[in-house]
Amino acid sequence: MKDVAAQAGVGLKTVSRVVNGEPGVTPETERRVRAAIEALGFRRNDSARVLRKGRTATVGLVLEDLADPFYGPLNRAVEEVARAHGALLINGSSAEDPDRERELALALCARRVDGLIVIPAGNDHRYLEPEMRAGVATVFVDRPAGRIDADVVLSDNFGGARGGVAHLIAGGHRRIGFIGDHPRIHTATERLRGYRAAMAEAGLPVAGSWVSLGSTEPGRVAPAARAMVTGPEPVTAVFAGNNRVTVTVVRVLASLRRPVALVGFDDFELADLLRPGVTVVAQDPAALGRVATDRLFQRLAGSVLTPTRTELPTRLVPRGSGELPPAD
Amino acid sequence: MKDVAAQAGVGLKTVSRVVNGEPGVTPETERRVRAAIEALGFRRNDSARVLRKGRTATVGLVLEDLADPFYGPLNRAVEEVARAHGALLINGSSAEDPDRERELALALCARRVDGLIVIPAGNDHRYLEPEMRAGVATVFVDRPAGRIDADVVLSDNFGGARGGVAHLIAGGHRRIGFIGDHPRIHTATERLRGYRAAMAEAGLPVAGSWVSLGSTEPGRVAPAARAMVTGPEPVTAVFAGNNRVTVTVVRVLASLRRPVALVGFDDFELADLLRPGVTVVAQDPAALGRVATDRLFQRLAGSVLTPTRTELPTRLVPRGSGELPPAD
DNA sequence: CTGAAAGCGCTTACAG
DNA sequence: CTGAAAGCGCTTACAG
Repeated sequence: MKDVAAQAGVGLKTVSRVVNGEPGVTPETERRVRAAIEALGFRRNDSARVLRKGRTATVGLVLEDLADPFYGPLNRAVEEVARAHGALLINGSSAEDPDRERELALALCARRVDGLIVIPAGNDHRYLEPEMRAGVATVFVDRPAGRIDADVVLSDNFGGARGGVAHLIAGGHRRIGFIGDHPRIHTATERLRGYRAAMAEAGLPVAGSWVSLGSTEPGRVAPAARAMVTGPEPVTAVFAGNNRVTVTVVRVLASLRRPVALVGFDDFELADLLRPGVTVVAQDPAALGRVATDRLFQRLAGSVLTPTRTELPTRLVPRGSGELPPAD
Repeated sequence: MKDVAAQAGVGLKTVSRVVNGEPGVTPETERRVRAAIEALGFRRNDSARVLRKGRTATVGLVLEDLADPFYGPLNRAVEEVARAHGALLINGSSAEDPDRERELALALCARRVDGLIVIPAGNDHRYLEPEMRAGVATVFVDRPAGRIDADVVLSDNFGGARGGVAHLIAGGHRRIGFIGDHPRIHTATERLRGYRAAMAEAGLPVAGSWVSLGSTEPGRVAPAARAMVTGPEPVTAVFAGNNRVTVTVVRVLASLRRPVALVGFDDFELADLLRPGVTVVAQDPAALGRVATDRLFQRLAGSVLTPTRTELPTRLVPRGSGELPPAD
């Protein structure tokens, strides 16, 4: 910028004015400055600008896995809202590791993102308190923050699961299994609670062998599903706690002679093309991202004061697998 | 930092030493500095650091759509390589719009990313020449750069398509259709070229009605597919130019009475669960991202000088749909 | 309409 | 082992 000023024979401030489109520059002066910019290939350094201005026009997003299709629409929605506010997006994967989540979130804060959106991997977010006090707007999505009071945007995990299981019960099922994620994950326990509520409301018992929580790796889910449908008290229907579980369960059920009903939490591409189509409790991941980022910018604008909790509805999408009658 | 120095009764440089773990500080001095950091809630401002050091430890990634499952693994692979080099990732979607690609890429350069990975939407990247001259390491992925000489990492689109079509021909098909993306997209024309090469090598004619290029919207692809399988010279097999086309074609073929064979470019989740399983020419999107980012850091390390073109192999995955015999 | 000075929060190069 | 000064490339607040 100094070079441009010298070449154009003007002061630094005048170059700054031209670059930022501020008023108060003669057309002739502006022309000279622009010519110098062109000749020298000048490109404004936003890092310096940021240092002086305070705000970075950047939003940080910590999610579980950039490669997970479930988070794609959420990621894109955050980007779009940020873009509408002139902000760029820095994101990264926690890989479901609380330490990595922390490391990444703090690295983003050190870059002075204006706001931070976190899909928590850990259960203790007190490490973010100093950052939040220092003015980093922070919103948690998909799972609530641990041990701090903060904005959070969730799906109705409890209600969605309860509705999905009630749908199976209404179809005549009395022995229904639940296969879900690790119990340390909030969504997993909420959905399990929904399952238990629906069973209890129908006066149905839940055998211990009908509930299986743990890793969503096919290597764990497949045997669990097989045991449930072939054990001494075989279930006639399975409720799958999330999309990865659902996919594995579909594979297991496809290999059975006897039809077993299935409802899965989370929608996924091609669910309607399978035979039977897979009935799901659908969330709206794009809406999660959109609502969370809107909240973030409201906070940055100073219009939100106390932390709020927003719960987005889910939607039951019947496609066939959840409407299969009990095999017995 | 000034406040910390004052509180600890030391100089600025000593605080800097402690914060950066540099040697040459008495344990006692370090203790005092750390106590002051704790008390004041000091957090180093990386923007200032960046301004002084020159490098930002940031990689920019411009892709088509953060929500597209095809780019998820690529995105994650770029992140992992960047992370291994201590760099963060800023990314964004071009939405297949050349102007938006340009705007985003230049915004990333203004933030002084050390390197830029671009999945091109446009065909003219001369706008990046000043940036590249100024030292921004740039690598193009999936499609080559337009009108500039730059590193590029591609899949073997031509060879993959040729192999997929040859597979159909080997299965006895003689009338094969091709449904692909817009002809302005490099991958689309390369794959079409592969299709034509395979047909020519087998001495097979290609009727004009067997080739359809354009938007990958279901609203365009579905009628095109229907016309191809029901026209006066109906095809007995379809080669789908990418994953989005494949999915729509699967839907169309599922509604037919007569079986039509299908091979699709790009693998996708659950392709093996459909009936029949969908035979695909698989790329390795994670490898594209990994190789490109490795190249980027080689360039930053100064060990790459001339632009290189890397082509990654594809893999034919037979699952049933590509092995259906001709219906007639 | 224009510009000189100070400062954003760090690091570099140097001196003690 | 420690620190004062200069500077990274901008913008702010002010004066002319």
